[in-house]
Amino acid sequence: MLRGNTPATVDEKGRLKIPAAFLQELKEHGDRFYVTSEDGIRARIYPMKAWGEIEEKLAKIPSYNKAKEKFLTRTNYYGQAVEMDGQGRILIPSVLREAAQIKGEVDVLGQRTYLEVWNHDRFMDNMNKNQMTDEDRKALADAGI
Amino acid sequence: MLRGNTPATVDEKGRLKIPAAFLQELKEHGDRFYVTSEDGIRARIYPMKAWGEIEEKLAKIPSYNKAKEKFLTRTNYYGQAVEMDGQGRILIPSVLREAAQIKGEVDVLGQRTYLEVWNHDRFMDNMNKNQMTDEDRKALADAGI
DNA sequence: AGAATCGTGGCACAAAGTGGAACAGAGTGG
DNA sequence: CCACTCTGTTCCACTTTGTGCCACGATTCT
Repeated sequence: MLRGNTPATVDEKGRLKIPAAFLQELKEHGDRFYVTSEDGIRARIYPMKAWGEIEEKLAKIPSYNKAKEKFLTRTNYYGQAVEMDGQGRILIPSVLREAAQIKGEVDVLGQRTYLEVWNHDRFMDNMNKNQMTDEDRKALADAGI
Repeated sequence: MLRGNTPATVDEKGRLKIPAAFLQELKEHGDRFYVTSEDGIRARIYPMKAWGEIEEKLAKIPSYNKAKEKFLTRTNYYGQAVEMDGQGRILIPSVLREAAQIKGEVDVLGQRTYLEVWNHDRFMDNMNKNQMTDEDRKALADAGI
């Protein structure tokens, strides 16, 4: 289970070093990944196997389904299969690098089965724009958290 | 059951020695922890098992729920899985160390199933700003306290 | 007072992260 | 078809951060 955050930097060549905290668990599923995004705002790094499961689920949805079509259009546009290099780095495809501003300071977040990569400033903006309200706190408390 | 407060210090490397008062009970749940925060003001140290229970509760809430999303964004951002070392110390992740000012003098409070860590000065400020009101006293009295 | 426990700090080693340089390959234009 | 450029890749070296270990000092209990 991937969780938590590790700040990292992406160099000029667009390479991202997979933080050690995630590395071991990721490598259990091989060193091939599918790097993509459904919105171009942040990047997602799926172990090939995890992406395969998504594809299977998609296969069960009728192909004329609009949501499916849009999802596939986007993930296809931003996506690329990549391999980790000997030093545990991954090259973020340039289309996605550009769209999601994956350069310089980034945050790498564990999301159960895949990693999410954000431009650090963009992530902070996003978080600050969505402040927790008392209402939110109440909702969580009601759920026993 | 964890309760009470123990002042402690965090060394330059960001390591917090778990006060002996809490150590024994914590170790019953293993030596893996999830250190995070939902606001970046204070840190929380959950035994991995206790955090797992929170994740289970979250799993029952629909994923489009705003409160859940905000909670997860924050706990993920500040969070990191850590292990206790042989001397009973825990490394506070640098993101959180920075945000919650976990360095130098801190207070470690037992909160039933997890520990809460505050920068000492911040804790005092916070307490002074939140004086007990008659209303509070009444609410407690109504609960039979 | 002596022994034991706990907390604190320092030091040295190990691991992780970062950046640069050189090389390879694909694509582009003459 | 060849040369040039650009992008990605491999490799190496340096810096930073984290970890393990040990010792000292304080406190408490006997």
